[in-house]
Amino acid sequence: MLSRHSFDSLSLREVARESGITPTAFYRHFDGMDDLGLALVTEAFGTLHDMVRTARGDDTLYTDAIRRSVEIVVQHVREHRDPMRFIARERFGGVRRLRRAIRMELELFANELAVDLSRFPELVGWTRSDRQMFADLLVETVVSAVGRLTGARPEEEAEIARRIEKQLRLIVVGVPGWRSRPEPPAGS
Amino acid sequence: MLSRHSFDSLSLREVARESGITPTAFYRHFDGMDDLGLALVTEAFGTLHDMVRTARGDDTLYTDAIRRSVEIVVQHVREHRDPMRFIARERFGGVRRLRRAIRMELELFANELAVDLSRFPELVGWTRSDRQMFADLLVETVVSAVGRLTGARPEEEAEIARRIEKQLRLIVVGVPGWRSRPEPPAGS
DNA sequence: TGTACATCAGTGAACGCGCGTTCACTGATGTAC
DNA sequence: TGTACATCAGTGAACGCGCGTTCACTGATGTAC
Repeated sequence: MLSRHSFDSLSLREVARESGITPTAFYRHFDGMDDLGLALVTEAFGTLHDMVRTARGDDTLYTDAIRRSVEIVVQHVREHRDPMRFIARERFGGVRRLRRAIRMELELFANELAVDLSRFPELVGWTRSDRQMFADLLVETVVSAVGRLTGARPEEEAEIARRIEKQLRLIVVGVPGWRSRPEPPAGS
Repeated sequence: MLSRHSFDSLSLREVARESGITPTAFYRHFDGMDDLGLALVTEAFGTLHDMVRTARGDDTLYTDAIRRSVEIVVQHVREHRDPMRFIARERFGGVRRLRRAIRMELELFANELAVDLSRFPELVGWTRSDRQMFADLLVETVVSAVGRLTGARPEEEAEIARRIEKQLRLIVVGVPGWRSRPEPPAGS
């Protein structure tokens, strides 16, 4: 249902109807639509965390990190199109609580990634804030691509994947050349 | 109205009420909500094109391009918060025609930017497809930041601006090191 | 092994309400001669 | 300068419909003794 409409415009009765139960029975499972929305966020990020756990156990990740990461993400979108679209769509969507919940989860994600990145020798001299900024840029770029992927026809998929791989590679090429400027003193 | 809800969930009667006219009078101006949505896209991108035209006439842009560009974007979001939020929100939103219209406009934008970028000496050897990919990454990064800006409280604004400036600078640092790989032959 | 009771997912009817769209109509403004 | 007519933005009533939520109720499954 969420492939055609935003969560905001979905009615409780529509959801119940699609699930094959009466509107009254809906209340046995959720307090209302708000509650359902938050459950969907939790579920969607659940599958994402699974993905990361799988990726961590993947030895080929270290020899060709970018290509392999993009492959994993594309594969994940293919297998979990609906939850991924939900995240991309509601991230800036119309329901405040969902936006906030998704933003929080994405921040957690970027934080984890920032920690993972510390192991790369090119990043040892970086400030924590710069590593955070870097992780953030990677997450942001991937989430945008996921948004485009979930809306794309199958034959466009490969092209999007190729482009995002290039973009990530371009970002990473800049890493050795990066010199942090000192943060401006607080209050200035 | 669009600050609290997605366009998809807005009713024609709500819009009429807010405009101080009867639902019937709404039809004097638009065929229906679809039509209004497309008009909003056109209007929102109209102000964006104004912004770019202004920026092109700005001499300081060439001495400190990134800092100045971010300043212009942040200022623009401050002065046109509603149209910018509309774009960020509906880009992956629930109404297909709006999504498509916004995607088209953003592609036009990236194309223009790719042309502008050709003048930078660091980019002369690049293939057209790589320049496109690069322009795309910049647009994508800025649009994501605009989405966050429109949802942020005023005191978070400076922090977001600082981060996006760093991110753009990191991307640009990679430019001299970029070596395009040959495109795989068609059909492979 | 039986029995009594609690829990749980579900039903169906009912409520008042806001919805998109249609209809015939109004009154002000613009235009042709 | 008048007059006739067209255009235009608007009104208000009406239609059938789907909405969220409430209520009292059902029947199957689980649990304590």
